[in-house]
Amino acid sequence: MLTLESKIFWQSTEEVARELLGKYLCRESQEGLVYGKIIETEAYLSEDDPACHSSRGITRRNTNMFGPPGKAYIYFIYGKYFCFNVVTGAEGTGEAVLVRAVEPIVGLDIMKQRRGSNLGRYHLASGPGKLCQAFAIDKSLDGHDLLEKPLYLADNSIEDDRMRIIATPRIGISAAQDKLLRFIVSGSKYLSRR
DNA sequence: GTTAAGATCTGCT
DNA sequence: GCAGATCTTAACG
Repeated sequence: MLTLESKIFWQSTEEVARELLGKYLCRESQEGLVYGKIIETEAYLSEDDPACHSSRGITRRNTNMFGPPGKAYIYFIYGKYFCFNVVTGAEGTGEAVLVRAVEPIVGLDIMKQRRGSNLGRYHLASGPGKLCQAFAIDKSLDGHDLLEKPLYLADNSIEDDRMRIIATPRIGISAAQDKLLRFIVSGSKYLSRR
């Protein structure tokens, strides 16, 4: 496992969203190490994208979205859940990639405990709220540098998997539903939806 | 101060 | 497949 190189973040947001597929999300804590493979992402843009939190300017919630790329943007939603984003674009731009689903690889017992019920592996991190529970991601990590412990992105240079990536409309939004900005590893059993 | 909506999930039908 | 939970956030007055 190698920590990602920071240059990965200096591409367009759509490219980063594609690039993150197949990479690893790692979380260290007192309970132990947990990680999994990212298999579903969504891009949120600053131009012509009313579904993006930054579309109406900078607010208390989205401040970190306007910060430098490679940091976390984490927010609370629906009274219960957190969503985890990777900030993209130069400082002041206001773009990000939402990580929607992860294939659990290591630490499944810890994830089950955090999720609070006896769930099978396909349901541990198959959605933005679920993966934040499984990885113990909350507001305290908002703005965290994603090349540093305890929450970081990594690559596995040994692995050679050919994945087919397809683009679909984003999930759960009411604006800009026509844009194909959701990227998934086709055929994965760990997606939030097909 | 008040209100409406939300990048969701779970449980029930 | 669908309704309800749940409460922060942001917009408005």
